Amino acid sequence: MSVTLKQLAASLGLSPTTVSRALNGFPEVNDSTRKRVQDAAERANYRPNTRAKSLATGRSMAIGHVIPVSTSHEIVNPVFADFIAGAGETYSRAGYEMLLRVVPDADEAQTYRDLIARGAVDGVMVHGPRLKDARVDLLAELGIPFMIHGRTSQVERPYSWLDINNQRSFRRATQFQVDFGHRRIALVNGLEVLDFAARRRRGYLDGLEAAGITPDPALMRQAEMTEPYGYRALMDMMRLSDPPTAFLSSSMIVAYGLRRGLSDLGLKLGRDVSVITHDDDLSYLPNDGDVPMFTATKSSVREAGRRAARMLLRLVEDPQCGPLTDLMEAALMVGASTGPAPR
Amino acid sequence: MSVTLKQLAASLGLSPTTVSRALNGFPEVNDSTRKRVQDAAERANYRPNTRAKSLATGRSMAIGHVIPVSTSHEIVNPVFADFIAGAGETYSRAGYEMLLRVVPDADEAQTYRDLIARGAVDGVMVHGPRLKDARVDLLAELGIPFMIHGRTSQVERPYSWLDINNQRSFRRATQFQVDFGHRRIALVNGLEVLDFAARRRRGYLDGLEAAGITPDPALMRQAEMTEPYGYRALMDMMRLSDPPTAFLSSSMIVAYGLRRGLSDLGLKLGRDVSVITHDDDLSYLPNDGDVPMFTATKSSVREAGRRAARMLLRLVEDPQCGPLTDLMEAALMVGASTGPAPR
DNA sequence: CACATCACCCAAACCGCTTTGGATCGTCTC
DNA sequence: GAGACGATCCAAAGCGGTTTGGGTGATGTG
Repeated sequence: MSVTLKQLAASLGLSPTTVSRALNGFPEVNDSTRKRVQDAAERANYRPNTRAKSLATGRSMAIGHVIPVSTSHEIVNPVFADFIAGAGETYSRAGYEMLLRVVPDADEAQTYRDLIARGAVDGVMVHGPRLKDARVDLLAELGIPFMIHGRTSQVERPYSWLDINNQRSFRRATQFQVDFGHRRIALVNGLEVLDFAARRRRGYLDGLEAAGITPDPALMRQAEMTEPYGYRALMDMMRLSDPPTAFLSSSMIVAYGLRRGLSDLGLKLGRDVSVITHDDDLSYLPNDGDVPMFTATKSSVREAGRRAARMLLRLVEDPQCGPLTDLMEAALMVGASTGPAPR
Repeated sequence: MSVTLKQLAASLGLSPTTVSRALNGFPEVNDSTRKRVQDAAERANYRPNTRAKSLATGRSMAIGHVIPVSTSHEIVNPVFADFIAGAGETYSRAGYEMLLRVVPDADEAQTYRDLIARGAVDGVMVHGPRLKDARVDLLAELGIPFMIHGRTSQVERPYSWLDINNQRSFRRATQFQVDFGHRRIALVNGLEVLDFAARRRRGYLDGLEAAGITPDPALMRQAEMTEPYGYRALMDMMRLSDPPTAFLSSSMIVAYGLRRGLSDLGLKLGRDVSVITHDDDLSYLPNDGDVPMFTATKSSVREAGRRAARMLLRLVEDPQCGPLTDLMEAALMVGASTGPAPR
């Protein structure tokens, strides 16, 4: 089917050695020969066989992403798609392949072992880290370069990561609400076993504390971030004897739910209730325009994917270049969903 | 780092040949020897090197997915994620690797060529087919097994595909609205260069025709399926002198936009305006419960991914098994968003 | 007891590429 | 004009598996 180096070499009356060197830019080959080889390769649409090449070089030129799916609740985090799109762009440009494995979460550790023992990848990206994530120790012991998208607070061993400053941005969002005179501020969070959600909670609590507000458990929720969850949270909390006047939401989709609840109650977003949401800048959930619908802590997860991939590739090419870290700040973008507390 | 077959063989005082056959279940090896080999392999966490194995066997045991991203509008279709999750499960279980390439859409054809010339994949999955999709001819000529998620109406050459019956389900949805007495029915569609959207439009027109209703261009829209698009479409159309009383929407996210518009206008979903949306059953956009929020043509894109992957693997294992096709019907699930036309 | 038959194991070739360690030949240096 | 040298090219040995084509010794057959 495809042309091989040997065939190409034979058709040129050259040895495979020379053809290989000609194509890989080695100096010890005559310029005119190189030209001849390149032209022939072009014409024959020759590409070195990936498997043969990586077997010979010992580098697989592939990065592994393991996506765990829990058998119970089959939720696939929507940010995966954009992060992966960003990372994928970077890999393609750098000549790396992206290898995806979708496995039941119970098999995750075994999957990393397998991937590495088979020599299928040169590095791996870790998604959705928990508060105390066992994957860091596992991968460190397996001795493969890896990057974490996010962090894992309760692990002391150093590791490479890229994260957004969740704590800071949620503290700022809280303060923003406080500055508007709000005292009853609710947090509608993601699952707090996940590190990002735990940090957001900390930021929220920091903000309250700085304002001298005692946190109220009735105003804090955590769950998987769906629209109905946002709706339910809002409806439940507004029914409290002392309902919140402001909300922090962990995702656009949850914020949609909040908005629906408000509208069902005949309340106006930004006037009766002030909402700030985190916005991952997913392309199909745009929150922009002259005045964005939602005031948001905004950070492109796609861009995060691009950056994390670049860092991982650096790590792969020079494992010594030490733990690499990047803390991205989320912008606080003012939209139409926030306003002063009613008095 | 990892153990090799040779090392394993040496440690057992056997030849690589025997170890290979023992592990691959060939008959000409003594049962006790096989046991011994299996135990040793287990203990050493031996896995055959993917690249070496596929070089020797000539099969890469990988499936390629190419995700084109247009440089202009960076939208990543949210159904990709769930489809890929479904397909990925199937691949993992079958011992196949999933290889993802995210490339600028201009490079797409070249990417397929590259993937195949390098022998990187045994088959490819094609996403987001257009009305007349050049990829079918390309892949057929390259001689690699492939499956299309969707169809491409204006291509006559036979090919393998899995699709949902978009035309039928949108005709049914239209009739459902008609049966409720609606005559002004709007279509808020995805981009109609994409085959699925074109078919939905046809189904919609079929439904209108069957009811003797003349289609009104003012009630048909197409665009990328975002929430603001749904909102805009609703607001614009309700401002018409003869506004629609019913809507068909191509995605849950668009339907969210419709709902928001209605609520801004003080209209009630299901009473003042009747909405049916397509629902891909994405895990983070649940539309279920005792009475789902939206009446919907429902079909799990995750399940579609699983099935399409199974079909593709069959095709890879036996390329002669002819074009495989699967037309899934979408269920019409009644929810709270539909009701009789106001009189 | 000679010979065919198994059961079991191994040496070596091969998959397609890279890379090491020469070989060859023209040119330079003194 | 001989030895050194640089410019080019090549044969062959891997990389880590699979697979072909034997070998060897024990068993069965007449």
